[in-house]
Amino acid sequence: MPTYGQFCPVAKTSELLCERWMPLVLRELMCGSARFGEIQRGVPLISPGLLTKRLRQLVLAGVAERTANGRDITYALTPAGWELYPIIEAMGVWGQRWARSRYGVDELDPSLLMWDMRRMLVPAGLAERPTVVEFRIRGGPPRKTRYWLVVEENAIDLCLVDPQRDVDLCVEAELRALTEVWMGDRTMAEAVADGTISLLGPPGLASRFPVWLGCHPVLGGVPSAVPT
Amino acid sequence: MPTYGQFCPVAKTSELLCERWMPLVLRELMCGSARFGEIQRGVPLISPGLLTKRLRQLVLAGVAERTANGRDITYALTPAGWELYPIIEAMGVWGQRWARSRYGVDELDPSLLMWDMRRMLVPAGLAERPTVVEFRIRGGPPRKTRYWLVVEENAIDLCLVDPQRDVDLCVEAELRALTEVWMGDRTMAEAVADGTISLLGPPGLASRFPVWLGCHPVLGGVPSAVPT
DNA sequence: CTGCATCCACTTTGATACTG
DNA sequence: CAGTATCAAAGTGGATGCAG
Repeated sequence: MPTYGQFCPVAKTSELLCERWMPLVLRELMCGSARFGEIQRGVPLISPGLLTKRLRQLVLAGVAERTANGRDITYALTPAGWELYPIIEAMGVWGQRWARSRYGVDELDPSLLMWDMRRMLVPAGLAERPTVVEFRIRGGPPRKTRYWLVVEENAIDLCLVDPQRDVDLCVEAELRALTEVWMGDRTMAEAVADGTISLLGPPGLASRFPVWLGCHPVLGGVPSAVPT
Repeated sequence: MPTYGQFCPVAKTSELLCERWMPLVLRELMCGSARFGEIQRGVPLISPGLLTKRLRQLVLAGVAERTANGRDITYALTPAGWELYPIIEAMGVWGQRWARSRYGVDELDPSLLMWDMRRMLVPAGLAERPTVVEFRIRGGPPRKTRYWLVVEENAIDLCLVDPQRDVDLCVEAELRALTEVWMGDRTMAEAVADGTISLLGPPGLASRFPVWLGCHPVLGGVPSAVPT
């Protein structure tokens, strides 16, 4: 690991934080991922070897802890790690205000989006009774058009294949529109109004859906500073 | 420049901010450096070519502006650039709390320290009449033992050679002690008490000196979280 | 001296395949 | 699932050169 050779605390923090992928790995840990595979799902383009290395660096820096229960290995932030939250949050805010000028086509990824949304639904405590929400996504890769969120009392699952259960609500959406709603760039109502998203199901469920969905965890509805 | 291929704003900000040296270049711009050479003095280990590249990236990202008046080229942050301040500040705070466990010998650099302090004295509006403060630094590299701050009404100069003027105050200090006081790890009074720093000059001037000196700009006296 | 551009050795990263 | 191994590609550091 390279250093900056300066006593400045900004340099010290940079040595840890400003290596490639590091903020995204931390974002995953802060958003509740604990396992290697969970982190990898949130940062799909990182190579396994590099993720291993980054996690080791975090442990070495006293920012994360690795716990092995048999073959069940989990990672968790230490207090020092949680104090990095303001930095990651500030990075999210800045990106939201200044860098969201049209997501490139390559960056619109249905799997990542669904995994992101699944994560947010957990704290939201979605349903009293089991609920199945189907997503049909247009305008994305042909292999990634259908997802199911199966919400039960204590668990929530993202399925990539039909779980063969009754669907309570079906969300038909353009990938771009769903991403923009998730990122807080547009409201669900706008997207429904112009037809880029449709909510098919009982009116009660459909109207509560946007509330469930919430939006991206580290962004508290941060407004954009650039005209859209 | 590599990207992360994610629509997450944290990823977007990382693409800009989490390249090597970038936070330090931004720190320099935020602390008032405007010229290539000034930035380089604050980040002495970056190579000129890489600094050029980083500055171009900042301009391209709309975070800095390059202004050429004849051969006088200056850089300044745009509004988008200034909004990165909370991130850099939070990085400084975290480093101050968690990463200052003993500066390595290699990181104690008298020139960098003096350049840092000179920068801080400008906003402090040091003196009514011209004042010369001499620094004699022990425990550092043999070539970097003497510095002079020449403070005049509108200008403040850091001299590496004797300016041949009457010295109003002489600061004799261990490099480590002066660095620690500057970083807010210790108070000047403590260092004076244990003899690692001596202030030689008229009592009035000597007593006002710690106030002039202030401490590191992005650190508002942030306390350490690790026992020293 | 400032503000770069270029070249080359070295390190880090990416992509893929493989293991307990 | 949680990594390890491998090798090509890309990024970085450092020296040098050069024009104004």
